[in-house]
Amino acid sequence: MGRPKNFSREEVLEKAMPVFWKHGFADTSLQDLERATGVNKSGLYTEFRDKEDLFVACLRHYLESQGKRGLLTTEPLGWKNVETFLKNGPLNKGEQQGCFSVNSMREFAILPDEAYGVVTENRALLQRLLATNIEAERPRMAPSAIAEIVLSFFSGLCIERNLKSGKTSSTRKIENFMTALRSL
Amino acid sequence: MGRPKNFSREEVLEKAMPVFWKHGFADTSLQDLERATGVNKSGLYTEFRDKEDLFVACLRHYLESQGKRGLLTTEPLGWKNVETFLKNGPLNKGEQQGCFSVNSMREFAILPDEAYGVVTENRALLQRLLATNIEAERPRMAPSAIAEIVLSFFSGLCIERNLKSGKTSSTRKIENFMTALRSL
DNA sequence: CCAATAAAGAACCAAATAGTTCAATATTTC
DNA sequence: GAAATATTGAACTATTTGGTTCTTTATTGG
Repeated sequence: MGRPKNFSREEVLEKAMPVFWKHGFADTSLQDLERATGVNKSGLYTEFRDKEDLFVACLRHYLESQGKRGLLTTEPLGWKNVETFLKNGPLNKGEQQGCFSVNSMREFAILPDEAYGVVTENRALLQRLLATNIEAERPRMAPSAIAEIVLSFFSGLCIERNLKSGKTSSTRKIENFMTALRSL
Repeated sequence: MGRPKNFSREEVLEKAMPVFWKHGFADTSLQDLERATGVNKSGLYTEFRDKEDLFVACLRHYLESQGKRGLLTTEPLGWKNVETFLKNGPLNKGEQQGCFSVNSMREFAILPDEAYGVVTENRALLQRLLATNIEAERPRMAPSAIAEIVLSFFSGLCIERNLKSGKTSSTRKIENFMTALRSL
């Protein structure tokens, strides 16, 4: 039956993702990707059409894995979920910082249209999830309006991860923000 | 006395800035900069050390021109200034979108250390200005804490400018956010 | 062993990259 | 016109880029 593959698409994505995550699209070379994945250039080209294709695949993979964390679907729905989302949403493990998706927004000008679609779809989903959680708390202001604010604040937190600032200060800031929300 | 220069450092910065603003550092080539400024490569190299040097100079120039707008120093200080800052801070004229400074945060990994310093210094200044305006309104929560929140929200607004979304929805969002702030 | 499949690696390509140097040319003041 | 300065354009490195193709070498099932 022929020689079996010794790398899976998943493995490649898992290893390529952090590179794009940290360096973005323009500043990531094929050599970087070879090094990171341990897969030869020819191997990458048999699995993916080109660099753009691989990038979008990584982005999709990232968003799926984020969705699986279920930060906004844990029962009971409410402010607590929103707070957890803000605190633990933007990862900070080692090299990659902030949110891969938010980071990518800066590069839309040079990214394939597909990337734009993937990101906006996910943002729409996030906003629905946020609104559902907020609705459970019966605030006076419209839940979707509050959800919009939360998403912008979240986006801000994500890019601020590129700054070297303590986690404690970020946590305190989020808690203050939540105080404001709960009064709505 | 010799031939006088027919381009000033200022003019070059004014024309090079939008290019970096839109495309970032990695995706801007010297050719792009030649085209945009109308100044020959050799000319650019007599005025600036290298691409990094020119980038940082553009960033400085941007922040100075932003400061001159005085959005946060108009009397009387207060919520109104904060609202104006959020609404009119991130520019949207033509190609360049959002805030050049916030955009740059995504690229710190490949930018000279100087860029990091310039950005963080300016953020510290912004936060002081915000806090002063907030203090004038005598809120219950600490003004500096509120200022932190505003700055994060602002950063979020900036990168969201990379999305094609109506200005009206952004205005409404800001107004809702201000409602929340005023209750603090 | 044989057929089938996969991977590795090398050898390419054309284009673009940042960066440097230098001679030619232009424009000013005196 | 002469001296001083500015600007341009060309020539030139050396490296990297994304992308392609082909041969060689593994590794499997039957």
